[in-house]
Amino acid sequence: MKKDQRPSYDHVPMVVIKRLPKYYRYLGELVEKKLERISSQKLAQMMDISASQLRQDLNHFGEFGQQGYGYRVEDLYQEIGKIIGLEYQYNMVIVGAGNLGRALANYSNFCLRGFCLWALFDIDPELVGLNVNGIGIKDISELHDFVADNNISIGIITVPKEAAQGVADRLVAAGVKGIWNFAPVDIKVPDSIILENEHLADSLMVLSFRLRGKMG
Amino acid sequence: MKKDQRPSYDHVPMVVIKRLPKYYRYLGELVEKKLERISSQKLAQMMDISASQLRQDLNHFGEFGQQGYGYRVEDLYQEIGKIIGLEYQYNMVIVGAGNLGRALANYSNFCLRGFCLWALFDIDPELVGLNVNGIGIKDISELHDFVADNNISIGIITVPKEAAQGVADRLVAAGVKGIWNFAPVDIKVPDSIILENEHLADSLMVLSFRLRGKMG
DNA sequence: CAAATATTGATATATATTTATCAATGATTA
DNA sequence: TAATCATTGATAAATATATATCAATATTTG
Repeated sequence: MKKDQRPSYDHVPMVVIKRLPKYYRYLGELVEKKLERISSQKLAQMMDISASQLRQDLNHFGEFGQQGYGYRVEDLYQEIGKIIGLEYQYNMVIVGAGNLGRALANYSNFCLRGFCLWALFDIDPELVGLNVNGIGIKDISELHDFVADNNISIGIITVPKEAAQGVADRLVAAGVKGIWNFAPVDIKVPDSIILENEHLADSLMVLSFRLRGKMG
Repeated sequence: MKKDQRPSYDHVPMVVIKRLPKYYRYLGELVEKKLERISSQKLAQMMDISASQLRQDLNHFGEFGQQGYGYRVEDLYQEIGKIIGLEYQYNMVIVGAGNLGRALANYSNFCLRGFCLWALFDIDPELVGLNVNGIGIKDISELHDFVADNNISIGIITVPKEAAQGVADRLVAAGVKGIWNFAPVDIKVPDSIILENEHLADSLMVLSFRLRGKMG
């Protein structure tokens, strides 16, 4: 008998994937409001997208609605959570215990959602040994063993851009499966490693572009 | 005689706009390396996109290249900077002096690039009066007058999601032109206000989705 | 300085994404 | 329970985006 296997959802376009968290967010609010069901029409209106897009997006992953009735809010919320992969626990480390690294470490909500931070790393001896939100800052030399020994699957990079590629290489060598990069540079990783960039300065530039016409 | 007017670049698709910072970043590196010229072919290869896309993107804004020669690196860098709007000074405030707000305040590089932070605001009396990176934390009650009196064009929201919409309303009422929102919620603003969202949790979920197949 | 080469910007083609439509069908109503 | 209504999921059409091609032309070479 074939082992129960998770669907792979290959061929689902990335634009669709990027909308999943938004669906999850809105459904979460509806769950809190104890709403039992909702139509694609109404949900789409709330989210300021088209009902067609909403239904088509969901249909990439299965048939979750009932004709003439709509979607059961709680069920759909759970299903999307599973699709996103939120039933897993992801163990994480942050490399770079500067302001941003420490800010992320303090954002303890992540851990509640299955994204669990176990350590920060830094090269600065002044920082090593300190504690952020109950999480220790270790010397970068300990990175490899810590990642390997503690089943760390995500490495978060919050170092200056000059150091980012080196850190990425070390994280990959140590065995992380994914990298969340906040350094303002495009790092290179093997195809098998999942890379998500958070280029804050880029967003600010997009804001700048869009503001141009409105400036004094 | 018609006043020299900045082009509006309406009808340029948002996907193209979002790539501009990346072009700017790579060209900046080439400028530092004192490279004089580059072809779309080579630059595209460096950036891991197609040469066709690069040329087509640039042609939305003008003709910057020379046939048989390529693009002058320094010129193109400057031009893209202007297109993005980096010759303006944007005055900014942060509302929410928690970890993330303070981390952003500490990231003083922004100010060098024309994005100048003038104050943080918070509701917590414990924080009001403190100083972050030389920038004072003020009481939220002072927000309106400060924004209005100091030609603040960008408001950065780093408060919990429950407070985000209220803060956005106050920023808009006080006269900001754009909002950079880090709260994990979709806030509503008038059409005339430019809104950029930085939904960090959403990115982490996309990472989660893409990691699914690779987990234990 | 003429010929060969490189490279753009424009256009055409292909692909991807979004939106509109509607038959099928379960829910609701009388 | 039969008739009506609401809403999905699928398909088709429209739109947007990316890629390939190539004539035009500036640069480089011999």
